[in-house]
Amino acid sequence: MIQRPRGTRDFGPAEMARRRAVEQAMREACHRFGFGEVVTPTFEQSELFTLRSGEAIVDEMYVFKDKGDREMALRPEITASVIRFFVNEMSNLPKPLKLYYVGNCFRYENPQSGRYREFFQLGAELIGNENPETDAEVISLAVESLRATGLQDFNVRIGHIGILKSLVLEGIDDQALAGNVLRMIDKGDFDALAQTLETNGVTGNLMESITGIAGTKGSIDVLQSVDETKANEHLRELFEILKLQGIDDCQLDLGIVRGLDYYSGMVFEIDAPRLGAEKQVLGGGSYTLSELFGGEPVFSTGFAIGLDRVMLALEAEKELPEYSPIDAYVVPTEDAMRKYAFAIVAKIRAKGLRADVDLMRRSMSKNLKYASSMAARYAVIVGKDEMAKRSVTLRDMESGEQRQVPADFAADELEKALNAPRKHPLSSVPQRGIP
RNA sequence: GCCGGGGUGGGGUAAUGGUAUCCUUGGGGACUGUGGAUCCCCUGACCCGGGUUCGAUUCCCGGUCCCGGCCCCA
Repeated sequence: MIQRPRGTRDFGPAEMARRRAVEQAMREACHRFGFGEVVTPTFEQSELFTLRSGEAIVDEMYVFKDKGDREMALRPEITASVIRFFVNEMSNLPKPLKLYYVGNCFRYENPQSGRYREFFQLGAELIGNENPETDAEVISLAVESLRATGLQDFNVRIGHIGILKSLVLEGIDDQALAGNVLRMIDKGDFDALAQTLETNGVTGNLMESITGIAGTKGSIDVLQSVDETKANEHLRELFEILKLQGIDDCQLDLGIVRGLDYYSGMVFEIDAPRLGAEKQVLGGGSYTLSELFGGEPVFSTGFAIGLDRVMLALEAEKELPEYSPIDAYVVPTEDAMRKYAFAIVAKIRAKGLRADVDLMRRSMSKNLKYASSMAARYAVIVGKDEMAKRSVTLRDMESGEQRQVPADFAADELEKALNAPRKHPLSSVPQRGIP
């Protein structure tokens, strides 16, 4: 037996139906915001990712040399590819440029809850500006994408890298030391940070300022406790725009330190408290990556959603609906009726309904049992008596009610009967049986 | 990379130093148009490798995979 690679998963029909419905809900949110889909390669030159994130990430990537001796890597994320695409071929398009993507990513990590070696992300990048409106648009899309899936329990935290960054760069002349300090803040290692500042003779109350800012959390009002800066004004405007769009429960968190290396302005994270250790479902912020890849400096803001974690969070929140791959199952009562069953199923399928027919040459009772186990909404019974009148029997598998209808109108009748209103994107999602 | 807990048919389980229980699913039959029931039959498992032993699914070691946590999280 060949084992599935560590940290990867197989998805059966029931689970895929759920995943696709969630993905579709997010895609539609992107479309409502005017974002267009892009698809980039699953593998890229390793350099694309090391340029963005540093050489150290090679240890956490699937890297390999291709037959032309080129250093390649399975993508560990998709933002870098999108920006490469932008720099290479889309830099002259009118701004702002609104792009989104969905795809699988790979990281060589130790799997645990909500963490896999192959995982799925949906993300968006808004390229063109760094003003609060841009950030608001992206955060708004992030929140709406999650809401569209039906997820309810999640927290939005928004911060700004610029505040800590400028504080450190102003307080420390030595560039290398400043870089180290930023990395230590990134790691949250304040003990080591205090020690480093002391041994390097950094004067004043820089340490206090840093811990003060990193600990600034709560409503936007707590900004008053921080010295007035351009970043403060930016955040105030951002929160105001979000509020006007009905997004008023965001928390300010200046301690967010997402990859200080390349995020330059606003940063934000969303987590689902019902998940375990890996509860962050989304992360994003504004950055200026394009220069790194040889393009003009252009501001962008983006985010990536962990699709797998959203699925886990949804499962933790509510029961998922039953899965049914078919609307109607056509049952011949005897062998002589089998050929007519095919004619009937073809008509139903032509209507756009999901229909199936007995291929196993089973008895009628076994077929009804099968239809039941598939959670088919209707059985279409094709029998001798019915055919004599050019009709079939529609059996509601839930109620057991039956009625005869002309064979030529069976598909129309089914369509009418099945045309129930859909309340929620997930309520139409079938799931059952097959894992 | 580190720590803890686990691997018995497709799924869920029981017992055991002498190769295995039960449930479920799947296939078939009785059943000759509502049996979606009931009854019967069948397929199908001890994660891999080494060690101890007359004999290992069971005990020991290593590996691997799963679950959870740490680190990390672009």
